[in-house]
This record gives sequence, structure tokens and C-alpha cells, in this order.
Amino acid sequence: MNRDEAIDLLKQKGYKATGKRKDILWFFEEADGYRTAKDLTRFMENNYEGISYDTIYRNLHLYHDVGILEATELNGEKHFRMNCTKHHHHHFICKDCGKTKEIAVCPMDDVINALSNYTIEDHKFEVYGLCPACKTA
Amino acid sequence: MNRDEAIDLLKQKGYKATGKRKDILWFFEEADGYRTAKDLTRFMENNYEGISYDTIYRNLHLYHDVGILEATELNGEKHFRMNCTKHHHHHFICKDCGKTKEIAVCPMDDVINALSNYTIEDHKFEVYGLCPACKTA
DNA sequence: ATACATGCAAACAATTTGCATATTA
DNA sequence: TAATATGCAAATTGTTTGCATGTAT
Repeated sequence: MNRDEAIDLLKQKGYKATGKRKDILWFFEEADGYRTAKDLTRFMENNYEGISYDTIYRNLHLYHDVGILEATELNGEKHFRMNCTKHHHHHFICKDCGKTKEIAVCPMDDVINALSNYTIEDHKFEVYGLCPACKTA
Repeated sequence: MNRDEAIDLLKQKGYKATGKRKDILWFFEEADGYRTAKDLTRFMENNYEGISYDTIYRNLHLYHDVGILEATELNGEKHFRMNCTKHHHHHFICKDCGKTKEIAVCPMDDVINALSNYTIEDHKFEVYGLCPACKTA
């Protein structure tokens, strides 16, 4: 999902595409990886007129509910990134910069049989470490 | 890891095996699944003379650092369970009761090749849903 | 115009810290 | 006894809420 698609989705669901909301989307589009509420706040302070934390959280929740953002826990903090659900995939996540790389492998096929009497609702497969750039630096 | 092994490990590292610490281990051994700080506190209030939250958190951290407990995020809350690192494996986790079931599959072999210039430090593969018992209830 | 969004301030929850006291090895 | 653990109270951090005002449609 990119910024424009997200704005369309918002409008389509009856939410307003305000300036702050567009800025937030811009931030995540540029980030291309996982970012915290604090990262976002700092960005808004530096590049725009600032934003209050309640608005940050309200919009992070909204975006997550609507499916614009996806969330994960990284280094003990909640992180968000633009959601891409066009095709199912998993991520390598850099612990340093938060950037992600798609992993083609999904292990669920092998698992489903082994859990026949369980109800599977969701799964998470994530690989953590350092990306080539952060590895060098 | 069971309670006695954990106590040995504690002593071996120079920590004291106090009454509260043993109670905490007892709780997690019985639980056989993921539990929150609040779950643990409630247990201590009901079954022992109670415990203060600071002691709860100090010991959860200690146990996690030492490797007695492992942690994960479940339903938006931090959960802990007894760690078993004797053999590498992953979990199905019941969103309702927190109990876990080992999964024999680990997808990492397939992934390592695809990430040759990345430094892989860790990975997480978890399947969430309802266990047979909670499914019925 | 009107429904939704924002900021402010305050509430709330979760977690951590300093320090005095109690406990284990 | 000497080092470590605990409780208490207070501080800190992260997140949420009510309400008045501002803004997009």
C-alpha cells in the first residue's frame, strides 16, 4: 500500500484525509520499514508544525484497524509500517534501522496438518538481525 | 527447564533462591503456557501472602535475562513462559488460555540462503488461535 | 452545515527507581 | 556478616479519555 491508496481507503471508509494524516502517511511511506510512535512524533516536530501524542495514537490505531499499517514488537517497543497484503509474505527486520526485506518462505503449509484439531487464526514469522547497510556501519 | 533446574541456575549465577522466587517458578511450571505480570500477581495474592509489582517485574526481568523465562507479545500484552532451549522449536499459542504446543517445523533452513548478506540474529515463528479445549468452551 | 479530527489537560495503566529494611548463603 | 532481595512510596513512561474548538467534505 502506498500513500495515495491509503488516502483513498480512508475516504472510502468515511474518514477525512486531513493534513496531519497525510503527513503521517508520508512518513511511513518514506520510512519503508518499522517505526515507533516516538519516531513519528519526532518527525512531525522536525518537519511539520508538530503533533500531539493523542493524535498520534488515535491515528496509529485507526490506520492499524483499517489495514493501512501493520504492527510488530521490535527491541521491546511497538513498531508500525505500511501494510502490504496484496500477497502474503513475511519479513526480515533490521534491528537497527527497522527496514524490512520480504521473505518468500511461508512455513504454514507444513504446519496446518500437524494442528488439525486446533483453530488457527493467525501466524507470525519474522527474522531479525542487521541489514547489509547497518552491518557495515 | 523445570523449577528445580531454574533454582540451580539461579544459585549458580550467584542469585538467591528466595521464597518468592520459588513461588514464581512454581506458578510458571504449573501454567505450562504464557502468562502476564498481572496473572502472576493475582496468583501470588491468592495462593501466597502477595507480592509487590516491583518485585514481580524485577524477577521477570531477571528470569528473562538468565534464560529461565521466554517472552512474547500476545493479545497486546507481554507474556512469559518457562523457557525450553534444550531443542530448538516453535509454538502454537492459544490466544485464550495461553497454553502452547510445540511445532516441529522450523523454516529457517530455507531462509538462510535468501539472506546471505544479512546478519541473522534471531527469528520468531508463532502460530496463534484456539486450542481444542478453548475451542469447545 | 455537520460530522469528523485535533489539541489540551488530565486520567490512567504499566513499569521503574531510590532507599530503608529484611533475608539468604 | 556481607551481599542480595523485598517493600514502600514516588517517579517515569506510555497510552487513553472528555471536552471544547477547528476543519474537511
